[in-house]
Amino acid sequence: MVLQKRLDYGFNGYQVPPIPRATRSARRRGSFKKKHEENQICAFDLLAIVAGKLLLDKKSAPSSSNASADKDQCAVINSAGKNKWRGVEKSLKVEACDQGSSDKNIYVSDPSHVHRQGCSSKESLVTQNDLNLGLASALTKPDCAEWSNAEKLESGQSKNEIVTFSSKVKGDSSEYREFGDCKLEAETKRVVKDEPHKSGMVQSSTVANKCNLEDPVVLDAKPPAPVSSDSRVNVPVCGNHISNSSYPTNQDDLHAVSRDDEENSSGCTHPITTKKFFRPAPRIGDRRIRKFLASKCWKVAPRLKDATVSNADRNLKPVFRKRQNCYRHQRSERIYPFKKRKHFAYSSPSNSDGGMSCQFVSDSSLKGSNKDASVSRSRIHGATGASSSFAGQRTSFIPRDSHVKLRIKSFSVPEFLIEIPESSTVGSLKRTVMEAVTAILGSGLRVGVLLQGKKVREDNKTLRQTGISHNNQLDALGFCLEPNPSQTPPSLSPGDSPFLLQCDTPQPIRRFDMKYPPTIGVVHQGICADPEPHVNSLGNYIESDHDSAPSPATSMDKSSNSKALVAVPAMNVEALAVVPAHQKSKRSEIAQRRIRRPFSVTEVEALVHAVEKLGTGRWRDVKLQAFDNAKHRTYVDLKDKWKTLVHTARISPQQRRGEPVPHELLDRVLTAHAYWSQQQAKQQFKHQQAETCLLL
DNA sequence: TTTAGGG
DNA sequence: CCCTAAA
Repeated sequence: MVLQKRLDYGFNGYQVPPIPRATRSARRRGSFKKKHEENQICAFDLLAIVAGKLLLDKKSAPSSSNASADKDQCAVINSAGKNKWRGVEKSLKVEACDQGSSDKNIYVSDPSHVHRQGCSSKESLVTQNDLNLGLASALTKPDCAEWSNAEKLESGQSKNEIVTFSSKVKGDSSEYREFGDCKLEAETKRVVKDEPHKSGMVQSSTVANKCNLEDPVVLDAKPPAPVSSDSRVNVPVCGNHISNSSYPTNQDDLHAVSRDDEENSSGCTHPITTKKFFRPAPRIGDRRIRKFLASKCWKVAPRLKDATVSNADRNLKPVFRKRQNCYRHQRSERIYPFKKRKHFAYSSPSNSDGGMSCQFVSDSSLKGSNKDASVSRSRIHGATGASSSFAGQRTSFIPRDSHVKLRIKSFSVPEFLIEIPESSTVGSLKRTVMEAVTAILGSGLRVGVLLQGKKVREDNKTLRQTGISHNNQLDALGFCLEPNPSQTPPSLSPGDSPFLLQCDTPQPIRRFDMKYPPTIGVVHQGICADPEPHVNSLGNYIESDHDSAPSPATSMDKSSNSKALVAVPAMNVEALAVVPAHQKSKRSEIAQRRIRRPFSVTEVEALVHAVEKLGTGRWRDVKLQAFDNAKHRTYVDLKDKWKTLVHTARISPQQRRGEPVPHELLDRVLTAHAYWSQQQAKQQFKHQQAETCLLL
């Protein structure tokens, strides 16, 4: 009842990191939502349950979400009472802090912490659409351990879940990291509704800290230990906005507490030094950043965008699935449409002024480690006017409006420093770095232009005047990113060289510093803006942009010279190899789903033709023959497409979607499919016969 | 790496 | 399109 009501009110502001798989599933089949509604409760619900009976009152809920919310607006969703957890009474609160425009996070905290959250009001606030409710763990690690150990024996029903939980904790499934602080496994809504107030209900679902993997969130209402009393915990992994890199994180504090817990808990201790621990840990932060980047609105109120756009994501069920490798490295053929680099990819300044800012306000990025490759050189490639290749080696004649085509393969972010306590988790480190990088990219950077190693300071000179349009400068042109003091992000200290990002919290309670003195670890490395070495992404991107479906006439009949179909043939990728900017280790965990590219009729025709000729079991050949130029079509894609084609051909035209495929083609699909299926059967039959013959 | 098939 | 077992 209560839960239902809460759901009605929405909580569409909470930031449940979408599970990638679920995201895809949701996109793919509309049934997901239904399923979600029927069977799943959202992560926040779970937290709410953990926190006890939430008092949600429609009257006190804001009528609508308004961006003009009070800056200090803060909502505390109070739990009505104590929550029994493993026999220990724990007062929990789910707290939503709406700071108006910046950070909106929800914390599950001990009641004694509520007042230290900087909240001025305690009105219930539940339907802020853009309220970010970061998931904080409701249970302490010991809780998990205890529960896991004890319940395993007691409750046969939850045994499976516990086992699941345990395996997940011990395993290295990326989902755990994805969720950062909080592992949630939702139970069905029905169960929740049945016994909404029963404290034990939580135990049928799974809420767990990710043990040691990320920031442990401590929620401990036990007799406050000397250290835990001030361990106000707010690790809003998901809620904070990257644009605000000064987000307070109390990692050191957190960890100090959790270390205490660790020593007592046996169940889910994870040696921090475990290798697994350092595995790439994709996080919601990254995802958000990616989304952020994709939006191309780095500074344009991303929060609102998130709030509106990603609603669907928020509705995803926070259930972990078996999905171990979702961030495994991708095939090279994949393209990454939402990559940062894309934003840099096509800098094609005309010969007008100010194509690029060349104000070198600070050299500091260069005086540091030279090898940080803060200068990523690019080459002028392409030449003058209509000529698309390097033909313009001559400099004598330059058409009037000749354009300089630039391909900047990568940028390196200037050196910056990060100060972070030793006790911080790797996850927090990543987050910090990510925030720093994002902040830098967002506002603190300028682009510098180097010509033959010299900085081009004259912004007003045309490229031609500078000599950039001449092709004898192929190797000479370089770009670099450098700090832009005029727009230094708040969290960056421009005084230091060149960036110093401190991880201290504005309102730190540093009581643990004595116990766990935060050794300052200075991360000092050239960090690439784009952690993923998509050496080929640009090429693919270009090609894909111009990639037209191979027409059957050419791709099939003239397949010998099918390269001619490539629309942008002159891109000499090799010549463009510029900066070996990416350290190998930087192989990123960021994986992006490929963009959807519906097959055109032309492509379908090519596919059908090829399959007619080659059969259904030789997708590689099909690919080579008919789609060799379409880098974005893998043989798996073709196989899949054939699968769907067969399906499409079998269903009624009314049920088909997308660009209609001519009946004629579909008939051919069916025919070919039948034929090759038969062939396959024959083959198998022959094989079997041969075998039996051999046996006899 | 490819194929085959489930999701 | 994704994921992956199996070849």
